[in-house]
Amino acid sequence: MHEYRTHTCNQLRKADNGSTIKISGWIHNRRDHGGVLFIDVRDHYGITQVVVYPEAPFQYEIGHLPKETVVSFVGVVMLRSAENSNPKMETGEIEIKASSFTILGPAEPVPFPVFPEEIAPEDMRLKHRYLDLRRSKLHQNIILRSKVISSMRKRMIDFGFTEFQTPILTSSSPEGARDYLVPSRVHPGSFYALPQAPQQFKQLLMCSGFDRYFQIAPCFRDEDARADRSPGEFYQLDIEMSFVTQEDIFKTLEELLHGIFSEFSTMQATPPPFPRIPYRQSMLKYGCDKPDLRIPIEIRDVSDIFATADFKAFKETVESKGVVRAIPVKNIASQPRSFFDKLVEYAQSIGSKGLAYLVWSEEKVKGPLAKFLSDDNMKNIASRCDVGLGDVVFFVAAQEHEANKISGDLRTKLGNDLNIIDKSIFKFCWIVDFPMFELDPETQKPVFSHNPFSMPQGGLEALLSQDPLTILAYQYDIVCNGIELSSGAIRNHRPDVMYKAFEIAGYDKSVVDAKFPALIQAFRYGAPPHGGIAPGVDRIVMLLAGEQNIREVIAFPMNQKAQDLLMNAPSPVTDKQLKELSIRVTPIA
RNA sequence: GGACCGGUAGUUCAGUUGGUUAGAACGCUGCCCUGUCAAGGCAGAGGUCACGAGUUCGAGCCUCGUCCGGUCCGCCA
Repeated sequence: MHEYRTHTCNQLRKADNGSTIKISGWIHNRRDHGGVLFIDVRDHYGITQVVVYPEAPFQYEIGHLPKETVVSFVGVVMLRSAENSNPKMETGEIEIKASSFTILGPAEPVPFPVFPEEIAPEDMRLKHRYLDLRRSKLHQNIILRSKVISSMRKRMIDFGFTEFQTPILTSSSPEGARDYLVPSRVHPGSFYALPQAPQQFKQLLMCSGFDRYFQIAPCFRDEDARADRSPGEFYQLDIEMSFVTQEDIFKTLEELLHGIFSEFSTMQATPPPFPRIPYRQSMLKYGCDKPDLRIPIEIRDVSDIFATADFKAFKETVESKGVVRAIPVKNIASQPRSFFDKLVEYAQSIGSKGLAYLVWSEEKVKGPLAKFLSDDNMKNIASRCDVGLGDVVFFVAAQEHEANKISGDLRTKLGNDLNIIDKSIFKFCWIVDFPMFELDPETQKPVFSHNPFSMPQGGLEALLSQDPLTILAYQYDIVCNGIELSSGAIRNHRPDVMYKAFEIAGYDKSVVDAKFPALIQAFRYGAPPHGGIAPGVDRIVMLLAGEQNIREVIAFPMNQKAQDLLMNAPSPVTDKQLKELSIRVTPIA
């Protein structure tokens, strides 16, 4: 017989009745009936019930081992009677009558229970992550992650992509997030940087003619964490394709994402093609560039109506180049007064001066705004917002940027509070037509609004002839249920267009040459038109696992302060190490 | 860097207007129990109420400060 096991804990079935077997695993749970003693033994695969009768000389010992001790049992597979079967367990129709046991890995009492699964403090979970990872939910999340990545890889290869590895020790890029720096021993005073993304490498690979690149790529950014943003490091399914238009990339990603989400979830995912929403339209209708399309509310602009209406506060806002936005909500006219009061309070807490609203009730249109508006105004609003009896429209007046944010936050809050979000679907969309440039609020000069490497729509001609602020980029985001999975772009692969774009953003040729020497040189020797995208693996798994926090799908995540509580990183190093690196640590006053 | 919420037993939490000895469940220890599967029953151990100062006759509760944690804003080309 094998030293440790003949079967896993999720292998034995009715057909094995009578076999003498050996299983090993953790003591998951124990039920001591005085006479008969039940032990649930757990391994990676599942749970099997072991029964120990009073005749067994080791009954007392096994009944008093701490839970989570690793043991191995030899015994005979017995059928359970119908009333003693457990339909909730895959092995629930059998049990093992133990004839001997061995302690393989003694255990001390655990600091928090592996079973039943309770929510332990997160710092303790992270400190004892090996225990936390035994919990079924987390264990399954990590398995799901592995399967999702494996499926991504298979699908990409089936699509004709080639997988690459790009350097982890690379150079600091002056744009974007803060870099993690690694000192060089051989070159005192010089530093490597960990890649924020393999952006330039994948573009260089296109210049090398590889045509279709992908990588399950680790990315490093020294920025603060969020619930959906792990600090320090994360993984992207990094993709780049040559001789493609934006639509070609969309088509590939739609097939990939719809395939993955359909494979790993029973929830319905948007079938291709995903809706394409221009950036400006998204900012208006949803107040943000990562809309949760499950919320059945669309914001409308009503600035023109209030420009002529007799409500001073809104009229003045419009006259000072602000906007008035309407948030129509169906069937909430009967909500109690407190509902509206709380919403007004919330609006003020996120920076709105107030929150006016109109209620289409039985007799007439009511609400704080009603007395200032003519019947015509009301009619126009109702038709613009597509509301009628029983509906309510909220109004936000502010400068455009602020109005977008406030109305978008209100839309999300209304969606959550009114419980009108369909939690059983994945709603995908593309946000397209991001502006190439925007005005720097301080200098009032154009700066790159998102990605300086994106190709401007209209190419060089647009850069030469259009107002920079009207130029759109072949730049896009893929969004699912209000979570941004990735940005992407058709890249600017023409040196002349690149220099011109940077010139508009206030950088001369030498700056481009100095900042991006490899790329700009590569583009000089024949670069194919190319573009790509890089959906976040962690976020995709988070959505598929139904988790609210990205740490629940990462085996060894850092905490919000970018500390690894398990390995105790970051931590000071020895003077010898510092000396080798020509580094002296000095507090900065 | 900023805002908000939180910190009470190993764990999850309750703790009334500031008032006697700070409670429950799970876990742990002991005992009872031969069919449970979140087993059940009885008993027991287990507390610097995050820390410090203040108000008060009296503070888990009120005030201020500090620390720790989470969420959000900034940040994330």
